[in-house]
Amino acid sequence: MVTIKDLSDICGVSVSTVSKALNGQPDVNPETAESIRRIAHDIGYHPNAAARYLKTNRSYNIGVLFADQLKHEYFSLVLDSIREAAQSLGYDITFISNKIGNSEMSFLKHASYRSCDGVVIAQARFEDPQVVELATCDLPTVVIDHVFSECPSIMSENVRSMTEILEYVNRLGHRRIAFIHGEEQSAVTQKRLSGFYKGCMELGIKVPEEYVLGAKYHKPKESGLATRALLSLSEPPTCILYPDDYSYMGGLSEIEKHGLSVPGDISAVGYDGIHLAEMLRPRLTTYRQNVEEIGRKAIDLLIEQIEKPDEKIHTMITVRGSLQIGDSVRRILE
Amino acid sequence: MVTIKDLSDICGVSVSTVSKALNGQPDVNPETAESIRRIAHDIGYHPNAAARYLKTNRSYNIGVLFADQLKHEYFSLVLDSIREAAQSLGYDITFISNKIGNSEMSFLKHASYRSCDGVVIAQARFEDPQVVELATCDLPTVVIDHVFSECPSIMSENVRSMTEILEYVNRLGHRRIAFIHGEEQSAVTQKRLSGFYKGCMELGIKVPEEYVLGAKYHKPKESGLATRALLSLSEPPTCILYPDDYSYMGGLSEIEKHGLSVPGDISAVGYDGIHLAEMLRPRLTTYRQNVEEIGRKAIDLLIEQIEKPDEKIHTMITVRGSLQIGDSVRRILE
DNA sequence: TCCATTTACGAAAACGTTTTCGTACCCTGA
DNA sequence: TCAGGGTACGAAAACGTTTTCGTAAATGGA
Repeated sequence: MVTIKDLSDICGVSVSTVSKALNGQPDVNPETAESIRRIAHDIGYHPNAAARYLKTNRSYNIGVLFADQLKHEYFSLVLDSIREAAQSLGYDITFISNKIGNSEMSFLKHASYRSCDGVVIAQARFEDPQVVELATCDLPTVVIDHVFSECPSIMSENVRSMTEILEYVNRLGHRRIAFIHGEEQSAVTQKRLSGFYKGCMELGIKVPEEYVLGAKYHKPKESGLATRALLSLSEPPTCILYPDDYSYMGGLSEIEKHGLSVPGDISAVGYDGIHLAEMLRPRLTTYRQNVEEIGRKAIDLLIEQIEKPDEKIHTMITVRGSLQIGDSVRRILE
Repeated sequence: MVTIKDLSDICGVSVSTVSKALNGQPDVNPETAESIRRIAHDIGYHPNAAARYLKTNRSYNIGVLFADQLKHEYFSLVLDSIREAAQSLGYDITFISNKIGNSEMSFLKHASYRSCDGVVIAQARFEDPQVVELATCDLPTVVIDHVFSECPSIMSENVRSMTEILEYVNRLGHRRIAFIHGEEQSAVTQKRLSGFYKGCMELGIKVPEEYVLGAKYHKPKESGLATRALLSLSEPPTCILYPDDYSYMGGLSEIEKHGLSVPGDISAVGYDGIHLAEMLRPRLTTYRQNVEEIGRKAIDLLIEQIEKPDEKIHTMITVRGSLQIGDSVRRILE
C-alpha cells in the first residue's frame, strides 16, 4: 500500500503538509499544495479509509440491511439504486447482518463494529427487536417501506397507486373488483388497503367482504389459493388486483386451471412492475414502483442526517410510481 | 462506541491483558481470561474493525465486483450466496466500483482504499483493463464465470450442461436442434458452444450452420430476432436452446407471433433456472445453475488464499447444475 | 537459602491518518 | 532598526487496536 509517508517523501515535505494540502487546509502554499495534489494523483494515492476513520470518525461507509429476499427483482433493483446513489456521493455500502462468523451480534453492533456512518433498513422483519433497536438508535438511519417513529422513511405512494389502478380498471368498465393483499401487519399493506377502499368509495364501487383477501407478498401459492376462493364465489369478480407481480403468476395458473383466461374471462393487475410483466403474454398491467427514486431518496435522506447531525430530520418521503398498462385488463361493455 | 479501554477499566486490568484474553494469547491467567471474556460478552464489546485492521492488516472485508446487472435474478442469487457464505466465515462484503464520489479510482485502488482482504469478481466486463489488473494483482482474487491466468475461477459445468440438455431432448426424439448462444467472446459461451457440438456429435446429430446463432445474454429482443430467423428456415428446428431464461421469453413471443406455440410446434429449453421458469405455463425446461454452490466455492477459494498467502492456489472449480424439466419440450414421434 | 525459570501482567510502540500547536521566516510600518 | 503580525511548514498527539518486550512475583531445584 502507498501511504501518506511515501507520498511526503516523494514530495519532500512532511506528512502534515501533505495531509493539509489534500484536505484543502488554508495554511499551505498554493503552489506547494497544487504540486502535492498533482503528484498524489499521478501515483494514485488515496488515504486509507480505515486510518482516516480513526481520526475523523467518518468511514464513508453505509450499512444496508437486506434480510434475505434479494431474489426478488424489486429488492435487487432497490439495492442497485442505493448502491449507485451512495457511490456517486462518495460512500460505499456494506451488508449488515446479525451474525459474523459463528458469534451473534446485533444489527446495531454490527454497524458499529464496521463503523458505518449510517444504515439503510431496506428490507427486514420490522417487528424484530433488533431492527427496532437499530431504527431508533443514535446512528443515522433511514427505512424503506415501513414507518418507525424517530426514523425517516421512504415509501411508495401506496394510497395513490391504488386509487390510480382503480380509476383505470373502472374506466374500462370493471365494477366487481377484488383485492388480494399482502401481510396484514405491514405498513405497506395498510396503506394499500386504505387506498383500495378510498378509491372504491370515490368511484361508488361496492366491495363485498369476500372480495378482499389476504395472502403473502411474493408467494404465488398463497395468491393462487385466494384466487381459487374468488373464482368459486357465486358472483366472482371481473378483475383481481394482486399484491405483486409474482403473486399474479400464482393467480394466473389457478385461473387457467379453471379453464379461464386472462384477460378474456378475468382481468388482472399486478404490482411492482418487474421485467417479467412486459415479457408475459398477455403483458401484465401493473403498477411500476420507482425504484431508482426510492434508492436515491433513501441515500439523500441518510446522508443529510450524517452530514448535519444537529438538525433533527423526521421526514417521511413518498415516491410516486406509474401505472404500466399491458393487456391484462379488458374493456367490459355494460 | 465502547472501546477496549472502557472494557479494561471495568475489568480492572490493562488493555494489553484484555486484548490478549480476547485473542486467546497464552500468557494470561485462564481465570482472568474467562472473566474478561464474560464481561466483554455481557456488555457487547466487539473490537472495532478499522482499528484492528490497522495493526493486523486484516479487515475481514471482501470486495465484490458486480458491474450493473444485479437486476438479473441469476446474479442476485449469486450475490446472495456470496454474502451468506462470507458472513458465515466472519467476513463482510462491500461493493467495489471504479469511482467514488466524483473522482475516478481503479477497481484495485478502491479495494485497497477499503482495505479489502480479497475480491470476488462476480460479473464485469472481463476485457476491461482495470478488471484484468484486478484479477492479476497480488491481492487475493477469485473470478466467477470467466478464466484469467493467475486467478482461480469458478465456473458452471458448461460443457456438461449442454450435453445433458442434448441427451434429454434427443431422448424425446428431437434431431433438429438449434442453439442460440450469448456473446461469442465470453468464456461461458465458448464452453457451451463446445458442449453443444460435442453433445451433438456423440448423439450423431447433424447441425446445419444456420442452427447456431448469436445473441446477447438477457436480451429478449436479440433472441427474438434469432428465433425469427430460425422459424423462417426452409427446414426449421423442432427445438431451440436459449442462452438464458429471459432470452427464452423473447423467443416465445416471436414464436407466438408466427401463430405457433410451445411446445406444440416448437420445443424450447432455457438456461439458469430462475424462478420465472416454474411459474410460466408451459413450465420452462431449463438448466438450473447451482448458485448456492457457486457463491460458496468462490468464497471458500478466496478465503483459502487470504489465510494461506504462501500457497499459490491456481484452481479452476466447476460447479454442476441440474436439468430442471418442465413442459416446454414435447415428445416427437418418428 | 539462593538462583533460575516460569507465570502473569503492563508499558509502550506501531499501524496510517488528521489536527493542534509551536516556530522560523519574511513582511510591513513607524 | 525593531516590534508585530502574517505565512508556511513540521513535530507530535491522538484515534482503537495488537504485539513486543520488560519486569515483578511466584515457583522450582539444588
